[in-house]
This record gives sequence, C-alpha cells and structure tokens, in this order.
Amino acid sequence: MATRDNILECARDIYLADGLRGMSLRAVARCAGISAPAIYKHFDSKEALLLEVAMTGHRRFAAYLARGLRGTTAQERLMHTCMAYLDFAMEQRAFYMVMFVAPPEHLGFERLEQANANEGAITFQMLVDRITECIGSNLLAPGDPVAHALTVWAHVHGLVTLLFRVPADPELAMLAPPPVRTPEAARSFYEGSVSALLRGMAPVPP
Amino acid sequence: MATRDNILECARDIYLADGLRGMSLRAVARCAGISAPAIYKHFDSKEALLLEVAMTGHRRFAAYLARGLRGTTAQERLMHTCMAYLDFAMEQRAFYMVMFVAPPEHLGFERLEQANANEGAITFQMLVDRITECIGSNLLAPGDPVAHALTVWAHVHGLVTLLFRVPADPELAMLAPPPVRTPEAARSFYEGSVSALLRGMAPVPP
DNA sequence: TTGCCATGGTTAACGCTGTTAACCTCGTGT
DNA sequence: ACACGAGGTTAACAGCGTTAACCATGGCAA
Repeated sequence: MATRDNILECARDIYLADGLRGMSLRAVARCAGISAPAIYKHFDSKEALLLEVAMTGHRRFAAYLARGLRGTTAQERLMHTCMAYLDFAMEQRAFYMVMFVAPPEHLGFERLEQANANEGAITFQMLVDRITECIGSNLLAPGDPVAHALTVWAHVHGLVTLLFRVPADPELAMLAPPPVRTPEAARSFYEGSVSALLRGMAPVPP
Repeated sequence: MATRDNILECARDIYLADGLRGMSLRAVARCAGISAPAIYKHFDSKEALLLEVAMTGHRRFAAYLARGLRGTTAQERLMHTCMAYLDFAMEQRAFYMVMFVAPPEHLGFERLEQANANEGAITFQMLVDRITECIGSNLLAPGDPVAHALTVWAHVHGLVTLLFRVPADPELAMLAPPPVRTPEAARSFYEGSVSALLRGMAPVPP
C-alpha cells in the first residue's frame, strides 16, 4: 500500500498547489511515477481520490476545532471554537473549499458530498456541544441547541466565504471594504460579527 | 445578433436544466442548431457565455431585492430585503450558484468572478441602503453601514448555503435537522436566525 | 518444482471537453 | 465588378476520465 499512499500524497500536494483544475489523474500519475490507469488499481475514480484528500482536511479541521476546548467559561470556549473555524478556513483554504464550498451540482461528485456531510456532522457536534454549554450557563437563550448551532455555523461559514473574496494580493485588497481589507482587520471584523450574533441569541432579560 | 441571443437562451436553458456539467459548448451548439466553433463568432470563450448567463441572474436578483422597498418601517424594509434574498436563492437556485457559490479557484473563471464582484457590489448597495435607514431610525447600532451590511450579507449567504444542503427530496430531507426539514420550517428558521442577528446588532440601551 | 493466480503495473483506445485553423459562402459597400 | 467582413462549416489538437487488453512478478498449493 506504499504506492497508494504515494498517489494520495501527490494528489494532495497537487490539489493544494494548483487547485482542483490542476489535479488531473495524469498529473497525479506523473508525480507518482506511474501511468494514469494504474491509479485505478488503488482508487475507484477521481472522485474517490478527491474524497480521501477531503478526509485529510476533515481530520485537520477537527484538530482546529478542538482548540475550542481550551477556554474556561462556556462563552470563551464557544468563541474560541468560532475563531478556530476562521483560522482553519484561512490557513487551510484549499481544504475548506473541497469540504464546504465545492458545489456538488457543478461537479457531480455525489459521494464526496455524502462524505462531507458525514464528516461535517461529526465536527458540527463539537459546535453543538459548545452551544449546549452556553445554554446551560444561561449565556444563550434556551432552545434547541442544534438550531442555535445551525445559525452560528451559517454565520461563520458566510463570513468565511465573504473573506475568501478579498484578494490575497495586498495591492488588490485595497479595493475591498475597510473592515476586511487586511487580515488583521478581517479577523477583528469576524470576531465582532460573531459577537453581535451571540448577543442577539442571548436570553432576553426578564 | 439573433443567433447570439439564441445561443444565450440555449445556454441558459441547458444550464438551468442540467447544471454547469451539462452545459458543454457542443450541447449548446446542438440546441442552437449550429456547430460548436460557430459559438466563438459571438462569444470569446465558454466563460464569456457563462458570464452572460450569470448577468441574467444578477438582473433577476436585483428585481427580487427591490421587494425590500415595499415595507413601511425601516426594520420591515430590511427584513423584507433579507427574505427576498432567501426567495431568490430558493427559486433561482442555479443562478445563485453561478453568482455566489461557484468557486473560481476550482473552475478558473476569473472574468466571471470579476463580473460577479461588480454586479454584486451594485445589489450589495441595496442592502447597505436598508441598513443605513435602520441606523438612522436607531434600530441598529450606529457605525459603518458597510460593515453592518457585510455582517448581514454573510449571515444570509451562510444560511442559504446551509439550506442548499438539505435534499430536495422530502424522503431524504427527513434526515436533516428539524429546523430545516421542510421549506416552511426552513423559512421560519431563516427568519428567526436573521432576527436574532439584527437583535444583536441593535443599539445597546443606555 | 511446477502450475496457478492475484497484484500491480503497462499501452492503446474511446468518447468527451474547450479551442484553433483553415476554408467557404454569402450580403454589402465601394 | 470586386473586395471584404460576418458568420457559418469541417478537421483537428491537446487534454480529460475511464476502460480494455495485456503482461510481469511474487506467493502459495499440489
């Protein structure tokens, strides 16, 4: 299974370097020093290969989210989880793309979608746990923790895709609105935005 | 320019019916009753064709957002705008995908990305206007309306992509979390979620 | 030891893709 | 009458994912 791992590593490297467009089976095979059809001895299809690349991303993602456990108060832990989400997206952008953005209807990768849903459900639970803690501590309004988690997830995901749109080139980034112009500004904008949401989800004072 | 329009219409129809994957130049040409290379007499590339399809979407999008002007109070108008955003996403899903989801780094459509940014900036202004009204009416905390609008846009976009993940098939949708299981539930979840955010963005009582 | 057979590789090929080159055929303006 | 451009055509190219057919090698059973 050494060549299988080799293929996988090549696929991951090429994907991270050149994106999905650059990750052709022939390119992967060339990198791995074999012919393209040989890949089929180890993977069913290109989608299966991409799926395993995504799995690496899911594992890293879980490691990032685990940072959320560091805080002391429930609110801190939730906030840390949200910031870890941002860090993962920014530092592992290509992984984030294939896990949460790649539109299945455009690519037709149904098994990838399925796997992302399954893996996503696991890490989503980590968010639900933080939310549940906050409800228990009366920091968030009582109610379905899953519903609350969906709201928070949607918010952070939306923020991330928004931040993805600001160009990496600082020259071009000057055209973006000030709150997201620099990475530091973006980070504090993100934090403020999440805080506002959580404020709105807090219990109403009696 | 009749054939040009014909090509465009075919491209739009095929894209809406079969998605990006089905929209090959040869398929479009077949529908338009010409040969594939003839398309290049009217469009630079496939991307240029897709870009014009997206432009149709942007025009429809603007029409949806204009519904936000109907309300009487500023809060109502903002909320209507947000609901119109949801309606557009759900009713014109394929357009939404090519405008706001299609990941440029996966497809390499840089001009499409550029055009989406330009057109998006125009419609984004409609949201900024509603936000500015709300700040003026002391319904939202004073501050940069653009920053507020970015937060709201990210939130609704995140919610929409979340809702896109629940299967259209009611059978399969039963596996989704209850708050998004049915279109009606999803709609009220969306509304509640947006309300929570706006609550969190309200001015702090003195 | 011999024969068998799975493992993991090869090359050739198919049908598809976006795109280009070369060519042709009109309708129009000079 | 002639040139020319607009708008078609077919042939072709390189690349794609994938399949078919074939072949070497190593391990194992008779």
